[in-house]
Amino acid sequence: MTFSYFKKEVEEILHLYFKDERELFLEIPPSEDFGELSSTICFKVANKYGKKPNELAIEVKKQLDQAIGRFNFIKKIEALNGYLNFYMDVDKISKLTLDEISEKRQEYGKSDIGKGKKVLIEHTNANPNKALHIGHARNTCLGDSLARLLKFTNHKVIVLDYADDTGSQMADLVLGFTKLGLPMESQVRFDKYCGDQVYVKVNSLYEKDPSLLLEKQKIIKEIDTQSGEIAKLSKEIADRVLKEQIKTCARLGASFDIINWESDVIRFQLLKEALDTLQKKGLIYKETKGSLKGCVVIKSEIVKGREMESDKVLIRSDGTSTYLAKDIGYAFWKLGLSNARFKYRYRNDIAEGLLETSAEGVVDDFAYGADLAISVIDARQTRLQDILKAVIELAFGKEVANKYIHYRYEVVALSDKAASQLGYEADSKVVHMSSRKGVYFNVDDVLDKLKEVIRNRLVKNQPNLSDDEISDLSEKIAVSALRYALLKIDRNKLLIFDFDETLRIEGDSGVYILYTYVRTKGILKKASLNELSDFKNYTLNEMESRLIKKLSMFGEIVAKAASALEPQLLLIYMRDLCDDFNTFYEKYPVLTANEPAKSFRIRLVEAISEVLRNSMNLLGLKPVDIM
RNA sequence: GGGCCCAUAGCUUAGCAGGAUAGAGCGCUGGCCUUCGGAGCCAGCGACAUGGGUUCGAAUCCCAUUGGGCCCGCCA
Repeated sequence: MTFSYFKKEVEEILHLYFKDERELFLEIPPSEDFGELSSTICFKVANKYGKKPNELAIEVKKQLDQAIGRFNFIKKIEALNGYLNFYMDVDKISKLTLDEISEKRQEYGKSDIGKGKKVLIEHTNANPNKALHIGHARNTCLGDSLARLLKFTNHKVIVLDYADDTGSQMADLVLGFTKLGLPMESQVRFDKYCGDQVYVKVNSLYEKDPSLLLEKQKIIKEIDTQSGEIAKLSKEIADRVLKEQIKTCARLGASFDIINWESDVIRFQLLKEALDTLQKKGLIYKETKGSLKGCVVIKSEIVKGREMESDKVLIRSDGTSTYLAKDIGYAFWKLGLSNARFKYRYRNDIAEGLLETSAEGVVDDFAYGADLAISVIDARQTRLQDILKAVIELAFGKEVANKYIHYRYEVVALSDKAASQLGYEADSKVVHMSSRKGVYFNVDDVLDKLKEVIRNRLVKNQPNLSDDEISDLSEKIAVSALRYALLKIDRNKLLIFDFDETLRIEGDSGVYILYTYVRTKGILKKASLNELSDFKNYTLNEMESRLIKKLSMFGEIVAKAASALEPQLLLIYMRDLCDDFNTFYEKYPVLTANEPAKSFRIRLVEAISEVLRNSMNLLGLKPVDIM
């Protein structure tokens, strides 16, 4: 946080000259040669002052130089080609920074930007008919990292999983277990069994025997009415699969507070409430003619940019509701716009303190009515999400609609090489995963494979460790590698998965981050932290200054990543910090240095270690002490 | 046909509310183990899709073109 002291001073001193300018155009310069902060204000306002930018800069510098003595952390001001460059007194900042870090430790970097804000974060949301694949994992890692960041910045965060226990994919499984007589029990995990074997098998049979599709329709109806043995079986399957999915999330380090079952959106009248509201506002109506006769629809022309599309069906002619309709009811609940409430009960059998919606539960309002509702959903659903948001805006205004965030990300696809590893011969460079066709990588399988590679390395490097220790370490390293790989790529970009390419254990990777952290731990283990000498008069070298500056900015980076909802910003910061530390490590000895350098460097390494650990925790990477 | 997203070295990418020399990793070439852990470091090669526009200044903003992905169902 100490960087902000410097920044405040720079703003203050600049205002001495530019009394009436609100924007100071401060930025972090591309090189240390230009100081720690620079302002381009002279370019912007030169005209107003009737001068050329550089003339103005020189004049400003001259005047501000007279005031510089009153400021603690500004060492020097420079006017260069129109820029005003401000140099931080790193020597003064360094002790403050190190003290703050060693005092706050795992609290270092926290801020209050979220104080009093209730935020719902919904992620994963996989259909409960299969094991999670790496596409879901991107969703889970983004959502979980957001949750960690927002908690750290003092938001009141509630994490949700929205599970569709009614969709047609459930009918496929029920069909497989009843009509086709497939066994419910298997040697492999239930989610994997359902997805890899039952679901794929049933879908392949539809082509050969179309009469099965009629059976499927019957099952869908029965599930939809939520009564009878078929519906009960469907729910049982969904429950068992979801339980396994949540285990996979836990393995990735992600946990939930609430499971909201999609069928309960209807059961607890969330849908009805929303439809009533939309009815009253005249936003929906029942179609009386044409191809949508008998459906309750929303006019496409009310949604900007969607004028050319057909109207959207909310209630089908047979009275059942579409996904969009339920999502509207659900969104109204999230934002506190509904009179209906879910009832909840505990599911401690899945995770301690986890709640699920249930007819046997009780009303609990702790998640109802959020200040911000973030739904992590892939980009293919942008259209529906836009309609949903437009509906909220039409019904309640822009301000309310802005509380609803479709946190979009592009899907994970497979490289042709990865696809061929699954026995799928690709005719293009990119192959989209398909649960139906069995073209996907399960998260647990990928982690296991990665873990094996890491284990082999560990056995070689750490011959003295027990099997349990090796196993524990390789698990942590594997999870960190996967999370890093999934968070590293900009969420607007298609992530092309390739085992060798994506899950590197060398270079720019999660493993590199852990390795760097281990290096800091290695030094600290050998250092005697109690016998440090005074380094008040120590003058930092270039690498040390850089590191101190980086450390002093951590809080700002965290706050920025949280408010921009971009965990990737923190990831890049963390990697940069590792790069700088490794350069420092190769160049300067710590334990064998002379005093006071030695004492200073030990404290510096300790601080780097703390900040790296905090960064890793915020991104769900798992720090280890040896590897 | 309409809409959304993407385009930076051979490959994977960072930088994008305009700002100084476009930063990494993989690969390739050549170095660094008597030195705190070589899953590391150092050096070299190598990039802003194309064409316009706005601006003192454009990888960044705007328009067009090209190429790639996605979406447009009484599926979710």
